[in-house]
Amino acid sequence: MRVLVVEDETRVASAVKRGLEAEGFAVDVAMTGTDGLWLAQENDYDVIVLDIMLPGMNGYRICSTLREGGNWTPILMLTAKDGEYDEAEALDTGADDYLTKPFSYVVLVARLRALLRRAGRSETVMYEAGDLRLEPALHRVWRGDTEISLTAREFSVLEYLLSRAGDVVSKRDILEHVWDFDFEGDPNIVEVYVGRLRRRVDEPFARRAIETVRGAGYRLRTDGGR
Amino acid sequence: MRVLVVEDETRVASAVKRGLEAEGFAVDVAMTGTDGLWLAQENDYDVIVLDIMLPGMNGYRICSTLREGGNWTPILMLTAKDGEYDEAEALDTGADDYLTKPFSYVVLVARLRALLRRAGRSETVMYEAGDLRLEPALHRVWRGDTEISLTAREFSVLEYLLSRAGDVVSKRDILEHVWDFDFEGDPNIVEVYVGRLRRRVDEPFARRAIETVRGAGYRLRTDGGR
DNA sequence: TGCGCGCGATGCGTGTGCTCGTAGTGGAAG
DNA sequence: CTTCCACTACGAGCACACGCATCGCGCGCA
Repeated sequence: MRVLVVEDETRVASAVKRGLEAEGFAVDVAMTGTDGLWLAQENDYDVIVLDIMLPGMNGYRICSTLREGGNWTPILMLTAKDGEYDEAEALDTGADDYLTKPFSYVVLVARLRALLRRAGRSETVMYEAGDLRLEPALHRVWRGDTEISLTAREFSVLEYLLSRAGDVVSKRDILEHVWDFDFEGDPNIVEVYVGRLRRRVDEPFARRAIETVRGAGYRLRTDGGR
Repeated sequence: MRVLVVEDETRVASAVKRGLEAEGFAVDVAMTGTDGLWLAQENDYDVIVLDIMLPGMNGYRICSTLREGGNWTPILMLTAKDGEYDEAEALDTGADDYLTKPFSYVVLVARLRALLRRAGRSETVMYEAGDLRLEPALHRVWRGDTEISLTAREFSVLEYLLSRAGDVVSKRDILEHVWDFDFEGDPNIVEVYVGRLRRRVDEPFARRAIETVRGAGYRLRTDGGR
């Protein structure tokens, strides 16, 4: 699955690239509008993530240029909500979906999946670790046969941990992927949410799927904590 | 089922394309009148959606050209209600039905289904989830054996939820599919209508088919809420 | 045929419960 | 003993649900 990311903010671009690659996407990044257009025309991507504010050539022009050339690759446009540019205009120029900044990585992935699904290019995804099961599209989680209800944020954290099951995931990673890219609050919030998750998915079932790796982060056991 | 959409407003075109593809139609889009006529003549579509105001060649001329050439593919014409062009003229030139802009996606689909049904090219579609049943063509809804009467808007929302039964559907999705493409009111209206639907299809039967997924959207249970 | 009245559909404003994030303290590991 | 993590309590903000005003349409009557 090939993805082109056209984004000049290095921080966002690299976080997205790392994350998508970890999920098995092949990611190209363009830091300028002209580069982005060039890459999009020269290669056959499955989906394009396109920032609007770009040096060289803005996202609208890239988008409409591609469409005029008969290129109908699904495009997800990133819009700032400062009013200067808006979503309607994004769709007008031929984008398939939009996302307002700031956004978090997991939301981006969810939207990409939806786009790919609509384009008929992807199969339904499901995460599994032992008897712990999570379906992103359905927004549902099970331990064995019993369903667990989680809040949106709890769900996102668990989804990310599951997407990297077996790995040690640093708190910084979690923060960068689950929270908005411009979140600047207390990193302690990650610990709070891991705690809440344990209380919901581990304790009632006498398991310990989420392990603490002191000084490094957390690891979700691939056997679900048996 | 093949559909040709001739429409120059990218926003409308891509929204229609996405939606129809999600329902299993094969959709071609033409952005100019000349392209549209060309595609319509070269391919055998099951139905054609045709905007009137088009760059290159307007919808009337495309329509009458096709009819003169012996092409009787059902045509649904899109008219703006500014009075410059009108519906009578659309039908005169050989269109089978018309729709005034702005329109919402579900209305478009309903009309297309009606056209296909009249042309004898489509099987009756029916949505089912547990004992909840909806027939788009008849515009009727049942819970078990008792019929439920809904307003147009309520029906549209339920139809869309049923078309994606089991999935979490975001409020934004519902808004974009059920309301006019240019609706810019309070998104809160979605919550209002979900509430009304519950009062009509859930509460009287002590069911809960429509679940709230806080922070994500709504989900229609595939078992109808048993 | 034209005007007026009533009802139903639609969408907006407002209240409330829940979620989220912060701060602070207690505890365990190294 | 120090550092890092777990847990709790609480306040602010938001997502959601509910009642109400408005708009438009259809029916009835003149």
